[in-house]
Amino acid sequence: MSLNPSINPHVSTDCVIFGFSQDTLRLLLIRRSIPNRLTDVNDIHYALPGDLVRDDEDLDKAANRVLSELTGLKGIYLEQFHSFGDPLRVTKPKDRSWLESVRQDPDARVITVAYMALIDANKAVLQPGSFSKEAVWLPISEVPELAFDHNEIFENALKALKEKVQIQPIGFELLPEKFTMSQLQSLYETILERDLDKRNFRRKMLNSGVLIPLSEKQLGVSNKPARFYSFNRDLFENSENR
Amino acid sequence: MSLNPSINPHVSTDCVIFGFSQDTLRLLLIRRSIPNRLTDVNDIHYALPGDLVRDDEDLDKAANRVLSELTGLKGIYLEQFHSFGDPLRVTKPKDRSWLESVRQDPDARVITVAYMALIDANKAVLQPGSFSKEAVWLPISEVPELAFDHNEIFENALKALKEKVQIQPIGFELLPEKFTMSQLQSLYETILERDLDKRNFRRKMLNSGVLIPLSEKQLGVSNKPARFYSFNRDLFENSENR
DNA sequence: ATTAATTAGTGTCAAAAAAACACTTATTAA
DNA sequence: TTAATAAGTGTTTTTTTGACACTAATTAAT
Repeated sequence: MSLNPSINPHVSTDCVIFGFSQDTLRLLLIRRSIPNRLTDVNDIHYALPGDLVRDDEDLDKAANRVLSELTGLKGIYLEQFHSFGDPLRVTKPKDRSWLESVRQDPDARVITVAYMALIDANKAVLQPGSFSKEAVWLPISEVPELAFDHNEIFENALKALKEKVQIQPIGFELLPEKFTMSQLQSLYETILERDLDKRNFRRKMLNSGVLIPLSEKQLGVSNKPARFYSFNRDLFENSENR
Repeated sequence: MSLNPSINPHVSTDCVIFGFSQDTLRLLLIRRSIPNRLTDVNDIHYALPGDLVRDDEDLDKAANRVLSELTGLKGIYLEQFHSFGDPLRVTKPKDRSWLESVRQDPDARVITVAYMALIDANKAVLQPGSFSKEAVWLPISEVPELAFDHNEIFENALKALKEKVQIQPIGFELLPEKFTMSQLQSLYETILERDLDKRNFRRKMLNSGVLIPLSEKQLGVSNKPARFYSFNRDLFENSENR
């Protein structure tokens, strides 16, 4: 069946990788340009980063591999959120050329285990990637038609993120080590798609104890410089399993 | 690889089926007795109900099939909660004889998509099942060592149930059509593993609007008869996607 | 040097939600 | 008639949430 015995042609993992930059929530996508025999013009395909799971790999490990190969980052927030297994999910004619260029067994039915990753978009150094393949950050409002069922997967991830952010302090994963309260609020407003009251937001965050106020402040801004905060990771990791 | 082309030997689904009877949260397990060549006594194995996914089946459909084949019930609460793919999850020696009796390709690495189901334990008519195989309800406090990584899957499901029940009104799925407030409270107390205040519980449930008070009351109890309620399913299904 | 522009930072009151708490009522069994 | 049992009911306190407007610190422009 598979030419490479160390790969399971039936199970893949796809990563919905969120980033936040220029006050915009963004999605990391793979762009491929694929020759189209009919039009003689390259087709542009977008897809979620993903790969087949190797035989010796845990699912989490496969997702981490996809992630670190693409971003050069390790140990970042990554969480499985749903598996997708519609028998027809990889059979759209549009995806045919992509599959042929990417899979040894393009006819295999493959179910995918989807992960959501949150990273500091500025920290990720996108790997040059192989021929005619590159990674791009797109604002979530401008996500184009994606390969396979990846639009559905993305929508699900966004929904999961919205719910999650209201329960657990995971917003920090999208920000740099040091951030201002306004950056944090702006991030939450973007994710939740609604305005939040500044004073109430600050109070809630401060009371939750997950913020460590730093003495450092913004420099070179033409207004009152904001205080930086960092995230109390220890506290969170302990209280997680309460 | 597979002798049966309509089965995907790499993907299975397992169902963590919860029921509630005699004031106890229970788990529906498959019990098999398997001849042991060494001891000449049958070994008893317990496992979560599950099966390989068929090639023409959606994951949800596969889980529903497992569920309805076992309980005779359709349209019951079923939700995917996690997939498990440790490469070694099906390689424990103890599971060998089970696998051999159950799988055409016992050596295949298989990842499993786990579902949580909530059913009225009294409504399920457990199917007689095939030779040396039967389904049993066990209190969750008495769940024995299970096949493969099924203990881990069960623990995860229990945790997910606990979280879910605090957010969405799903407790009803475990009760008969008509139930008393005390039954409902007792169910919640069992799941959450803590006592709840009777008055506060009633108020919250009533205010949430998901309960329809019936005029019918308990008969033949030697104390003040309790009112029956039913669950306002319509309301819930609409507010679900808000 | 003064002023304008900009964003940071701060406290109080009202409303809603959650938590604590004990007695009366309806039924059957003795 | 009494005892036993589980059902049913309100009020007060505490905590959490939501609404709301001004002062402070900095740079840029004049």
